[in-house]
Amino acid sequence: METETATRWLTDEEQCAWRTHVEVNRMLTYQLERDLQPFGLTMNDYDILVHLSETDDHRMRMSDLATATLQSKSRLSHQITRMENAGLVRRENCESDRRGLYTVLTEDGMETMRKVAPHHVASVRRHFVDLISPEELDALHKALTPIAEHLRSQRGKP
Amino acid sequence: METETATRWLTDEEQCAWRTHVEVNRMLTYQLERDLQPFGLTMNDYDILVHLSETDDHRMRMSDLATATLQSKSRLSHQITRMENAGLVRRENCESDRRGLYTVLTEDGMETMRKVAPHHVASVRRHFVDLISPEELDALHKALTPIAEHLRSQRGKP
DNA sequence: CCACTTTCGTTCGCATTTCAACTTCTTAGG
DNA sequence: CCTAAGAAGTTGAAATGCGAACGAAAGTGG
Repeated sequence: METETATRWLTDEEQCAWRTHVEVNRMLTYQLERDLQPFGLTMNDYDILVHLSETDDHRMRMSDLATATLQSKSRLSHQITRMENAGLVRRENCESDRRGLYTVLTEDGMETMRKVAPHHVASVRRHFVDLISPEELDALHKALTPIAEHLRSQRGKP
Repeated sequence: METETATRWLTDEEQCAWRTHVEVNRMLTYQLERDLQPFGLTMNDYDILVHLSETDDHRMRMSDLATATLQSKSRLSHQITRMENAGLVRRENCESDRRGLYTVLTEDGMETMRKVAPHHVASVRRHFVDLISPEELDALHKALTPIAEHLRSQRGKP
């Protein structure tokens, strides 16, 4: 009885596309991180600031923030401690659920966002958005959407 | 005198595409890493094995490997030490440049590759390649190519 | 009201990554 | 030849990251 199925290796085109994708991701991460360094922020810091600044009251529950930023609770906890020490955010108790905590953006954190955001956007443009046509960007988006959906549905499965 | 140029924020389409791209990268990395775990390998391990197995003599200079895998020398050095302890690779002196070292794939390492590669390819297919049409994949590739070129040219600049 | 299970967030132990020396060897200039 | 500059790798300590175990607080079913 045949249990082994012949491996469907990637075709040249597939392999090439795949490798480019991986390569772009790594180099892009590297560059964006690099461009944020002068401001003393990492992408992780920045991402958290963005999420917080986009809520009405500039606060988010730890769990939600962990989910939104795709990191473990443990990692987020450490991360928030660091950002708290840096004065960017502070923790605040949640009245309705006394197990819970809010991460709240401080005025300093908001100020940092206002200062850094333009540079980050410029960085994203310089290394990504402005390098391709709107049509290509759209094609990229369309291609990635089903993948994003699939991956979201996979999160935290066996 | 005006030194500030008004920030060109991302349009909705740009922002959406950008965020999807970032999100896909993070989730994809997570999934691939996850799928490799049962074999006791990380993506980093695997990537190194791939590079080595693709050279004729299954060996590469540390520096070249560091460049190829986009990591610092220090990181690679630690990484290779771990892989050496796991029996996947070994270090070998370089005769032409006595500062230099080769990382050489062991038979064990090669065997591991043969065993793991099919699963990894399946993983790449399941979470990426097979989720979109060849046309979309091609569009993706075409869109990413200029970005990859730009980023390569930026590596290690001021 | 009382167990039982689940959720929230932190902490601990351990692995990985970074950063800044440091050693050894090569190369270039005089 | 000799010295200074640079390149190849390593090292150790500090920062960061992850999974498991944990305590506290909610929710749930009898």
